[in-house]
Amino acid sequence: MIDIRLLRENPDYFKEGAKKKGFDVDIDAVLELDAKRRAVQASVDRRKKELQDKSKRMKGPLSDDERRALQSELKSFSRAIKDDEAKLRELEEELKEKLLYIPNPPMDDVPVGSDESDNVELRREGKPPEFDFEPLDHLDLGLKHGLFDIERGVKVAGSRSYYLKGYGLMLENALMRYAIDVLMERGFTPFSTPVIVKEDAMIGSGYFPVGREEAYAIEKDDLYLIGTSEVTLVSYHMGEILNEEDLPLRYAGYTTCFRREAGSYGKDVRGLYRVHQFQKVEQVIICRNDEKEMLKYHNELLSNAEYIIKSLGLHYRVVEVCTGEMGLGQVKKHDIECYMPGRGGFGETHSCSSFRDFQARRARIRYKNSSGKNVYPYTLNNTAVASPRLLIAIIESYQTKDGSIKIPDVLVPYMNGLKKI
RNA sequence: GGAGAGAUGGCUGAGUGGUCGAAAGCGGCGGUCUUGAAAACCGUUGUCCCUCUCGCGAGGGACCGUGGGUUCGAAUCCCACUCUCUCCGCCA
Repeated sequence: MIDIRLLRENPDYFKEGAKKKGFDVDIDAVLELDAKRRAVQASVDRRKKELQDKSKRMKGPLSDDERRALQSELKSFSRAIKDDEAKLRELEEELKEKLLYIPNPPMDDVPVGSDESDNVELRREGKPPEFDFEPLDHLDLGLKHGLFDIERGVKVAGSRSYYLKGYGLMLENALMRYAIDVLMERGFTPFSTPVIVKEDAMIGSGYFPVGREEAYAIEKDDLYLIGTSEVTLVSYHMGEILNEEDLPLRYAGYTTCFRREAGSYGKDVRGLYRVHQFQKVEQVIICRNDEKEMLKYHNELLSNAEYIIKSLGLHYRVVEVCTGEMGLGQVKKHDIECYMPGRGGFGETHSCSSFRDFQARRARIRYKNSSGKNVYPYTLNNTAVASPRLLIAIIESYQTKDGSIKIPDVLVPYMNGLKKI
């Protein structure tokens, strides 16, 4: 949610922001609605005061006739105010709904662009694996070692579904547990969270109403499956007033994630790259309302992820995401893409986003600052590890000539000492 | 799933038609006292919106789970919903 006051002061900033991000919204219509709402509110407030003052006379000494006359006068006055109050509520609802669609303008230094091709590669780290044999892709490797079963996944659950089994499951578990340990060491509190949530949590974290199509809905109960634990970690403090001295809050969520992948038919259909259900450890930071701090933590989230990938020995690149590829609320975003030999290129495994106060406003999370004012904190998040996507990069990169898969050193302890599959 | 109880400010908890944004206690903040701290005492302490003002601020409205209703007037009466708790049943 954007700040309506800022919108009033500087509509062009928001118009330009929406344009850069490629969202089509009618800012002027919102401003008009806002002006109307304020006018009606002023009038209602004034007449309510008048009604209250006149109502007080009912208590005083009056003759029966006077009382009856006053009562009927007030009755019609009260009715009229109620009508306008209903109108005011309608306007408020309408305005609130419209505001949910207005994008948070990106930071000024974000590269302007319309799609992936306009993203800017910042750096590459590590080295691509070299093979003196014909490497297999993760599908063949998985089949060979019985790490997963896609065919039966599809039989049971439909397209983009899979079973992980045997060492496939072990490896996923190892990866998750490793990421949690790294983050705990870095001051994050690990969470297992609900994966089925109310609409409020989806709106609060900015995934609804734009993006509604991406979520699985349990209509019977008005509940939704989360696509990331960012939803539940941000909503954790929904409606609360935090203590400034507790900030920044560092949370790590380990959950299953669900995505409908609507609108990506025919895209990445081979293997485990794009699936409806996956495991993820997500990092979330809630910090003070300060852009410098936000950027500092943005880099912290990025470097946590990079540390994990680097220690896994993977080749990757960091990409600054252009305006056209950003979501509604993000003001800055970096993707990390890991090298996947089977794709012959990089595939997105991590996404690091800063929101300023966009999510906090929606989720009504505040804290009292040093001058005693309630302000909205800033929120940020980044993937720590996501499986099976990261599994693809690992098993494809770590395959050896004899057909086995080496376990990355840092995961060996989590595999009970197993060094290769 | 069945039966019952309840939802009030940061927390506990009073309040059953106007003088209630709401007692009291706790907590928080400021002060007195003290070498310092504790204790004690005094004071202070909700959120949102609107209008005016460059600003400090001033004025007004709303908010007692949510939504509706009755009434000149609702925390208080009525209806619906949601949630929480207790007991029973079922269950990983």
